Amino acid sequence: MADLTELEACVLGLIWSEGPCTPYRVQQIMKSSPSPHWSGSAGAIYPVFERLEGGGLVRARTRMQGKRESRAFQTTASGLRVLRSWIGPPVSEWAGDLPIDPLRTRVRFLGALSVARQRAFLHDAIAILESKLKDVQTDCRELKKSEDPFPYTMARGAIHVTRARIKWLAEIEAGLDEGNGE
Amino acid sequence: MADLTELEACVLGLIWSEGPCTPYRVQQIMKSSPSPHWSGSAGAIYPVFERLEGGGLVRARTRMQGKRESRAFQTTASGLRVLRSWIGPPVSEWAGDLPIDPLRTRVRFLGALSVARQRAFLHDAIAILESKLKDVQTDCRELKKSEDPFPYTMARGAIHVTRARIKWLAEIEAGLDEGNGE
DNA sequence: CCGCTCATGTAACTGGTTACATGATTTA
DNA sequence: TAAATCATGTAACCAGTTACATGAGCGG
Repeated sequence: MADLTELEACVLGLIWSEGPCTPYRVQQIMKSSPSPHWSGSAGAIYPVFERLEGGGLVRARTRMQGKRESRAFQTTASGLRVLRSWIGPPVSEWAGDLPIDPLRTRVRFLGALSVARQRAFLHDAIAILESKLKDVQTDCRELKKSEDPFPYTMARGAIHVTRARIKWLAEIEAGLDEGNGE
Repeated sequence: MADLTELEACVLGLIWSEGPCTPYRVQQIMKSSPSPHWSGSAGAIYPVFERLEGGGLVRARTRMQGKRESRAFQTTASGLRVLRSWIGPPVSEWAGDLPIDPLRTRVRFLGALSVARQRAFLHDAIAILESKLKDVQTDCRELKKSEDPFPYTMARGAIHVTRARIKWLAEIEAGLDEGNGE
C-alpha cells in the first residue's frame, strides 16, 4: 500500500488504539476532538476505511445486532507494521516545519491595520488563547488520571504550544507600545 | 466577494505588502518561504489571481517589456478593505485551536512503538527541531535590522513555538525514563 | 547558442467537504 | 411515540497538486 495520507494514518491509528470499532465510532471520536482539523464526515471516513481494507491494513468482522448490521474493524499485522513505519523513526525533516497556522498568517499582514486595530487584534487573540489554555489545562488534569498516557501527553503539548503563542502575541503587543513611546 | 480561502487571503496580503507584482513573483516568495505549506504552483496561483481580479480586490497593469508581457497586480481600495476584515478584529474563536500538526498526530500514536523506538523517535524529532531552531534564530537576527517589523515578528513566533515543541518532546522523554525506573 | 530565470498558463487528478438519504435501536 | 443516537453510505463540488506546455530575455 502506497503512502498514507494524514487522515488515513490517523484513522488507522485510532482503530489500533480503540480496538475493534466501526467507522461511525471513529467519526464520533474525530468530531468530539477538542480541535478537529478534519470534519469527520461520513464522506471522508467511509472511503478511508475502504482504502485501508483494500490495502489489507484493517479487517472487518461483520456483526449483526438483530437486523442492524455493523462492521467492526481492527488493524491487521500488516496494518500495525504500516502504522509504525508511518510514525517513524526515522522522523522526516518536515517535522521541524511550523504547522500551518491561520493566526500566524494573519499576524503576517497585521501591518495592513492601523496601530489601534493591531492592538485590538492582539488583545482579542490573547483573550481567546488564554481561555483555550484554561480549557486545555482542565482537560489535562482529568487526563492525568487515565491509564493510557498519550491523551495526557497530547494535552501537555497543547498547553506548551498555546502558552508559546500567548507569549509571542504579548511580545508583539509590548513592541507596539514601545514603538509608540508608551 | 465571498469569504477568502487562506491561500487567496495570503496572496492578497502578499500583493499588498510587496506592492505591484506579478503572479510569478508571488509564486517565488511562496516557494522560498522557510516552511511553505502551499506548493506555490502555477496551477494554484494563477486561478487565485483570476478570482481576486474578478472580485475587484486586485487590479492589473499590463506592462510590456519588448514583446514580453507581464501583468503586475496591486490591491484596490476594496481589496485592502477585504484584507483588513479578513485579518480582524474580531478574531474568530478557532484562532485558539491548535494548528494541525503532523508531528503531534504521530506522537498521539507513539504507544504503537516499543519503548526503545519511542525513545529513538523523540531523540530524532528533538534533534530536527533543534536544528530548525538554530536556522530560525539566525534568520531572526538578520531580520531584526530590516525596516518592516513583521517578518521579524514571524521569526520570533517560529522561535517561541519551536522551543515549546522541543520542551514538550523533552518532557515526554523524561516521562519515559521515569516510567522505566531510570 | 545553451541554459537559466522570468512569465503565463492548462489539464487531469485527488482528497476532503457539504449535503443528502436511509433505516434500525434506544431512551425519554 | 417521538426524538436522539447508532450506523452506513452516496453525489456534487471545490481548492489545491502534479505535471505539462510555451515562449521571451539574458548571461556565459
